[in-house]
Amino acid sequence: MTTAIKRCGECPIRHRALCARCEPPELEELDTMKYYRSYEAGQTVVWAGDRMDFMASVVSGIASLSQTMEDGRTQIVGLLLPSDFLGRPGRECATYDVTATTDLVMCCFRRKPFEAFMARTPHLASRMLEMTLDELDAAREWMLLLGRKTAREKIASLFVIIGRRDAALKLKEADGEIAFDLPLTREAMADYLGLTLETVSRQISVLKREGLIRLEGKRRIVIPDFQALMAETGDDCDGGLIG
Amino acid sequence: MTTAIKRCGECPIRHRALCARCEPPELEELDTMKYYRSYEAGQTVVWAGDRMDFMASVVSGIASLSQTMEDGRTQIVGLLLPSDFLGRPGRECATYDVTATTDLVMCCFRRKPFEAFMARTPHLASRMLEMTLDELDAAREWMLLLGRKTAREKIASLFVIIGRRDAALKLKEADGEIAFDLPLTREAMADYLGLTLETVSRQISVLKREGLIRLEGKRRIVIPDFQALMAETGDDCDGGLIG
DNA sequence: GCGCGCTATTGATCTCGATCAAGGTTATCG
DNA sequence: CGATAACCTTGATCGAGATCAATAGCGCGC
Repeated sequence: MTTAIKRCGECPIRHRALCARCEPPELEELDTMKYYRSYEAGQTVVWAGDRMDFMASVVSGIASLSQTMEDGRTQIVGLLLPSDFLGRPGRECATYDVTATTDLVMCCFRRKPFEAFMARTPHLASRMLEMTLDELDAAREWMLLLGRKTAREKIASLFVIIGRRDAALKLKEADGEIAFDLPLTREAMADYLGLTLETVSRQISVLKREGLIRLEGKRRIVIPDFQALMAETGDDCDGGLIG
Repeated sequence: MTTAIKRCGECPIRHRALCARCEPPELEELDTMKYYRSYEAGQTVVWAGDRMDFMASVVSGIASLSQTMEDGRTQIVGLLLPSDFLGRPGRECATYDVTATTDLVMCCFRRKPFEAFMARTPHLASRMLEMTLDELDAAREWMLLLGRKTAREKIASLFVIIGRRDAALKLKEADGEIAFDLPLTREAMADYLGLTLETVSRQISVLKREGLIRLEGKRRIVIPDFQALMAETGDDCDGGLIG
């Protein structure tokens, strides 16, 4: 049992999610197809349509999945945070542009062996299903944001989601002061929220002026009253904090 | 082999997708947990948060998944067409409001036995993963539409997607004339596209005036030149028609 | 220190889609 | 057939966010 944890400790945090339920002999097999890749902030991991001979799990940093129209309009359709998975079984080509938003380390698995391994490891297959369903829920939550929320609500929602994830990792109470470094430029935020970077900047200024957030430098966000910010997202928030 | 097809023929079209790869003895087991439910257009199948003791596959008709904010703003986050699946393994409560958009028949499976069956039927589990990944791709395509497309592009995209699916089912060539009955009211289209119903109506009128579509009655859409309409979606469309 | 490139802020103006409002069409049912 | 209700269309106006433009801060190499 400690064996399992120790092995997977090479891929910190929740990459463990991928293999925590596997037995040691299976883990050894996973190790044979595993290697690491690093990217600098701004580098492209793959372009949509490129052949992708690996699947990967994010170890540290953030990657974004995006789609761009011919005239340059782009929409970020997903962020990959540590422990998130990239690549789809049975598909050889990337569906989206994948870009390192911050410096990024990924734990990669060669496609063929990984797929074969998955086919005979039910734990892993069901874990993949679970992760995919979570991503689907996240995408649908984002559809509500993109289709129906105001610019102000979009910014508040983004900060609440990042702040919540951050607080969860640090096991902090959610009603104290929460602070985090924004891992996105104004432009990336705009592309994620379906806004322009000017609107993002303006709405951040508004929230700051109203005391709902503070800025420390350009990138660090402090949320003095998490509940108050949540009230600006337009979401029902009677439920639990981690949803 | 004919046995399999015959059995699953009870659930027409691609519900077969769910069990086509299963062996006859397994299919018999599936049958023991199977029953049908019908809903009239407009009826609610479940509300978000309700306990849901079944999973289901759409046999005929269309269901919509939607989220509504306190002030009434609504976003449809997915349509379930025949063969699509409703319900998530391991989750007892509905995440979204599910509404019958047209008259609807679903093939339901009691949750517990179905989950147990899935756990020991790798075919089914991997089929579920595949379907979920497809839904995720569809959701992400929709995120681009919601975040970055104009009203005109949104309408054109909707018609192209419905027309394409329809043409695929009928095995028709995609460059002839395509016609289909719109299964959605203007309001439902608006909620799906992140618009108001007035804007939907106006943009349909514009496309009609320009000869890109024709209306037969209020609900039947005829696309005389599919390629021309596709050019209005803003999408890259050099690739294959079915993507 | 200075210039350069990148990122962010702020202002002025415009535009697309929302909103408010008034009819029109179609189906159903007595 | 006429009444009612649901759905759709069209017009007038408004406003949130886009667009265009100028300026400001910041890090980095020389």
